[in-house]
Amino acid sequence: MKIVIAEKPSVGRELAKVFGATTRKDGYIEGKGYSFTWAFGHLLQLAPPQDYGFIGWRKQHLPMLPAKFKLAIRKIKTKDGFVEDPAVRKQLDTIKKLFDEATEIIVATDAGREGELIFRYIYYYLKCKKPFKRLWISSQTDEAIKDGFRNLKPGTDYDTLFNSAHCRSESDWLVGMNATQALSISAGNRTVLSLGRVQTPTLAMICARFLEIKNFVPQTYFQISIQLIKDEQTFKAVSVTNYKDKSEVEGIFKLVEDVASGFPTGGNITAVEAKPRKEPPPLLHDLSSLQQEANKKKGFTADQTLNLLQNLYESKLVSYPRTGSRYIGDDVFAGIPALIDNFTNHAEFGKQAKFLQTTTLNKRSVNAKKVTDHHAILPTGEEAYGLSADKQAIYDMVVGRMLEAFHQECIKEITKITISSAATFMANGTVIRSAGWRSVFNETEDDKKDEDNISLPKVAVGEQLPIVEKTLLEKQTKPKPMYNEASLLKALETSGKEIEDEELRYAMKDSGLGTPATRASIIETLITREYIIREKRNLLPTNKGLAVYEVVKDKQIAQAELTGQWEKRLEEIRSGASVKEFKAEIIEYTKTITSELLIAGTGILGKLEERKPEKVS
DNA sequence: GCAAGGTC
Repeated sequence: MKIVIAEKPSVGRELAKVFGATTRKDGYIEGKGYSFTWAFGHLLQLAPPQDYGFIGWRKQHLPMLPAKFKLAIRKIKTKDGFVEDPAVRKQLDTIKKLFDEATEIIVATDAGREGELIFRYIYYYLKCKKPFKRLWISSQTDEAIKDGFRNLKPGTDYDTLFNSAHCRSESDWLVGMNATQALSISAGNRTVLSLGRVQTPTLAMICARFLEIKNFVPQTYFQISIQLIKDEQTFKAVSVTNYKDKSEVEGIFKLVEDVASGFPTGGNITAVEAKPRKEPPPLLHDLSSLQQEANKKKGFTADQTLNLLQNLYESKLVSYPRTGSRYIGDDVFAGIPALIDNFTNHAEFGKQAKFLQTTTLNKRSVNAKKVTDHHAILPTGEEAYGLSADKQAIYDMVVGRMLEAFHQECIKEITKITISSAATFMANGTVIRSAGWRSVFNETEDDKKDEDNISLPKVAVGEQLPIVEKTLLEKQTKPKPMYNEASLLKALETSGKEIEDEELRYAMKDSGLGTPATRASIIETLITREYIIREKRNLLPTNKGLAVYEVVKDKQIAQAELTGQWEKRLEEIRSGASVKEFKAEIIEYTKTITSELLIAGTGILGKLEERKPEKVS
């Protein structure tokens, strides 16, 4: 019997289906000489400190450096504390039985670093010695699966990938467990002060933004706004210069030739620029972009969106949700026209689905090279009925985005009119000539103000138009906004660097903080630790969070770059570099951060009250 | 009691 092991049940079932294996057993599917089984993500984790004899949180245990790490069955939290997850225990027993009977083991966990680790931890935990082969595919279509099985690789080809995964795992344990205990112990051991490679830089970003806003000193500046009239249509223009000096702007303001002041000569049109702008459709959704949209449109937290999506996935209504790719391959694209046919009767989008049947589909989201473990989120085409309002909302975002992504460009006409009258003024107008993909949700750009979406009258250079009204505007510079879940998720994708360009940001995703599957839980962890709170839609630090930030802000553990440095080394290990050297460096760093925190933590004893920080005026 | 990673 050949045993195939997948990362999750959905993939195991899919593989069985392609082979025509249909006998459903408890925890696997049998047929055609194969058994298809699966894990549920990581079944095993590195054992906690107490399993190495580090009982209680004590300074003399630090730094904890196990000579050899142990694996333990994944735990779940119950009212009696943490216990082995019985479902995991049972599945491991099933896998063990199958491995014992196996003539051949085929590894079909996801094609990536963690997928490799999920299998290897099971394999070593069960002390299995049989050789194994690796299925390496990035698309789950029948053809891709069959092709993958014809080209199975020797399991040992992925030993270096396992090494890099193993290093990632143990390094996170060493740094996280030791730093957490060191800070908690030195701060009096009254509360858990957790630290980690991902959570601490995330906390640092939230705290730094909060303090930046709190310390922001607004600057006053002035603008002049005028209303002009042409063919009975009035339109607004604003001075190009922001004036800092009040008497200067008042002097200029008087000279603006408006009708009411008795100077009706008005404004001279000095330039008119009108050009079309093409806006390509947005890319399909990955988990993070969908979490951001759901947070903006519905106020859902990242965690809520993930749960709703998981639910839709389990009901077979959407494809795998924890994807970091916003692309599909050509094989999946081949099925898109048929998929769109399923939505021609959709209450909201039916008309656009019908339209797409008549036109060439946009292929911006089609790029097999940018599909990693999983492709972008798509509806499956199964009929959806009786969904809760929240689930329906998420489902519609998936369907709507699919229709947008394959739709036509939106063509706008951008008009800029330059006017001279004591100062230089500019009027901006945008007219949508062809809505294209924007007709799906029928929305204008969400970040831009409505007043920019106005049409301007036809004017020509040299014309003089009456100015019917002028206003002196006193304005203040504004700080950046507080992070909310949407902006934090976006910032995590690029480790806090602000990159507006969608494609460039996408290219940086490998150096982001956390992964699509873990970002929601990072936010929840910071809330559980009472480091941050949700206030309306914003994420604000507590005094406890700020106190921890003060202690660690200049240390490596609070820098997003730490992940980037690790990733570089892990990639070298994957291509064959020595593991020893990296491990030695991590142990050195563990010793350093532990001793630093044992000293620095004593200073925050009095600052841990869990009330909110004072309001920012 | 504690990390980050994956998923029911």
